[in-house]
Amino acid sequence: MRRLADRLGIRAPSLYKHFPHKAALEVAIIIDGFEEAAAAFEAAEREAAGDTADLLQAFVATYRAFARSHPHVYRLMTERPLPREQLPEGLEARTAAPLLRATGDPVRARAAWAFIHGLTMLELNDRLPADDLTEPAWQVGVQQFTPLMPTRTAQPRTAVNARNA
Amino acid sequence: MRRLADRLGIRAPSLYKHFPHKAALEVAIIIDGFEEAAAAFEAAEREAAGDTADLLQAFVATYRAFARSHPHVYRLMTERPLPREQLPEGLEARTAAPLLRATGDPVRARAAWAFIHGLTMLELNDRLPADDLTEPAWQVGVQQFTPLMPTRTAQPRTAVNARNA
DNA sequence: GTCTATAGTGGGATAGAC
DNA sequence: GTCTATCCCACTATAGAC
Repeated sequence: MRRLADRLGIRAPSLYKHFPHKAALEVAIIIDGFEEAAAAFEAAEREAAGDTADLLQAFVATYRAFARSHPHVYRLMTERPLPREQLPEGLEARTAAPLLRATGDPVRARAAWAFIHGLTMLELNDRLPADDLTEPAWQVGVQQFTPLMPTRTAQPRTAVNARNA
Repeated sequence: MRRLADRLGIRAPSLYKHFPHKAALEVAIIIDGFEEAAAAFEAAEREAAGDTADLLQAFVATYRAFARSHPHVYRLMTERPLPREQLPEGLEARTAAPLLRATGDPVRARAAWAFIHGLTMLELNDRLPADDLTEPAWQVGVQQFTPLMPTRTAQPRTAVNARNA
């Protein structure tokens, strides 16, 4: 709170005129983070338009860029239980949707997210050995979770798929 | 330090007669953790003997069990840069070896580790939605990173492979 | 190797004046 | 909405007696 106040050019106690407590401020930051991430994922999706094979590749590049440019926000968003009841309706689903479309299936999407998040955190925490394996590992992961068939035809808009989306 | 001292039935300052500072104590815990994990991975490998297709399956089950039974140790081991210069020679490589054999390739091993670590952390942090997607996602990940060919024949002991192992 | 006492730091939060 | 002053808590670590 004190460091944030410094950055804003005010004193720490003044923050409590804007937010009742630290947790409320964190929720506001988390919501901002999700909105920025969702917009970035959607933009990446538009730019990779049609090129279904590279949808996941584009998503991963955008995800990594987001985490690296906002490491603390990324931690707030992923290292604790999500305060879902305090988030705008549909925001979590909106943020998740591009990966769902890039992988073509909710289960594959969760597995792909785990891979992306895992490598992202190992990088953010500077936990990986200083070798040349990590960039190739990113590529292998993208390849493993890229659907063999174009998403649109392989995953028709059945009622189940629509609900999971 | 106080909580640990409580558990040991002594006062916090007494810990400093055994360790010069907190970081040294943490290194000792990390070394213990790696040795226990390595032994568990090796045991799982022996029990899955011959059944190459299930090597990774067995590894993942053991990895998850380790993280769940020692969550704080697991965090110490993975959420910060490894103090490699203070670890016994070869301990990190020994712990990593079973996954290397189960995936058949160092790059695939790193990608698989990222997946396993990512899903493990999301579970430890209670960050995943309360749905039925996570167990299937574990299975999909195991399947994606299981080599199609038996490891021994697909990954002959070339000089390069031996060095990376 | 244990203890008590305490230093020193940093954190969240409140009271009350302006 | 800002400030100053302050409270209370948790933490690592040291000093020095026993």
